[in-house]
Amino acid sequence: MPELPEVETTRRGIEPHIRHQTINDVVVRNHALRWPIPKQLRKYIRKQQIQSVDRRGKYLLLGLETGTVIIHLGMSGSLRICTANTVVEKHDHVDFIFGNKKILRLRDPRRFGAVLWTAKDPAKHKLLSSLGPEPLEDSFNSHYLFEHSRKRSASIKSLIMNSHIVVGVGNIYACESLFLAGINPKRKAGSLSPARCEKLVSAIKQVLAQSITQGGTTLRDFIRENGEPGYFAQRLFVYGKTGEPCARCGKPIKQITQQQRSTFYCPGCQH
DNA sequence: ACTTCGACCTGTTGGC
DNA sequence: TGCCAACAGGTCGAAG
Repeated sequence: MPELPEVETTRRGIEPHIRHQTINDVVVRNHALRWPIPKQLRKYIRKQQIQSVDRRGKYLLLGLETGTVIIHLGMSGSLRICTANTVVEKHDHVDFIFGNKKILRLRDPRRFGAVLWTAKDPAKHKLLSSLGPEPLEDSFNSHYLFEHSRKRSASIKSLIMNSHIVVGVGNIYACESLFLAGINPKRKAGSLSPARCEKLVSAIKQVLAQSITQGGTTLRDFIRENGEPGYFAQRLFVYGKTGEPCARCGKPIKQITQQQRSTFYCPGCQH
């Protein structure tokens, strides 16, 4: 479910509620996420204050006094700010209960998400240490993309969805960025000119930044910390638009499969 | 070093 | 209306 804009929307939503708060208790109802939630999580983090709420790629990082809670929302995860009265539903796996009585509640029906603990610098954690640059930072630029796409036979779509190349670009925003840049998702990454790398980098930054301002994309179950959906779905040009006329050239949007994922693009304006 | 593919899960949808 | 295959916003790790 959540790509970078949804995770960033969640981060911004929860930060004011939990930063500087003390974790009074932790309730884990189901440990079986993608990796087991550490048995000792409660012991590690209870009575500690949240010092920071950061994001690296699609990972949320809760900085405590002695380490960091690493949270990933997988395909179907969401975090909400609740109170003690909020009804616990079927897939509500974890509660972080704070001194101000607020509860940060993780829901994840498919359980592809993760809640992990690290006592060291989180950037050195195995899952984070080999991630590529943040797409909205200057280190992700056309020169970088050009250099890292040389001699790559994989499609440009799979390259920009590769978190070791650049983080945060999932299926929706890969499709939308390639549409804006006029690039066919099947094109071999190594065949992009410097100019087209520049176009693509700009498109990725634009799409992600605009989606963040809309609170992300809600297709089915993404919700913000306050239970509201994101509104970027109204700004999508190709994702989920199979058969509909392209907004630019009128040709029907095509749907294909790449790397076992659906790709949507306009055969008229993407080459 | 790179690419592809299976695996992990539950819930919803679309075609018959 | 009901059944069931196909599919859904991710990504690791094994195999080629």
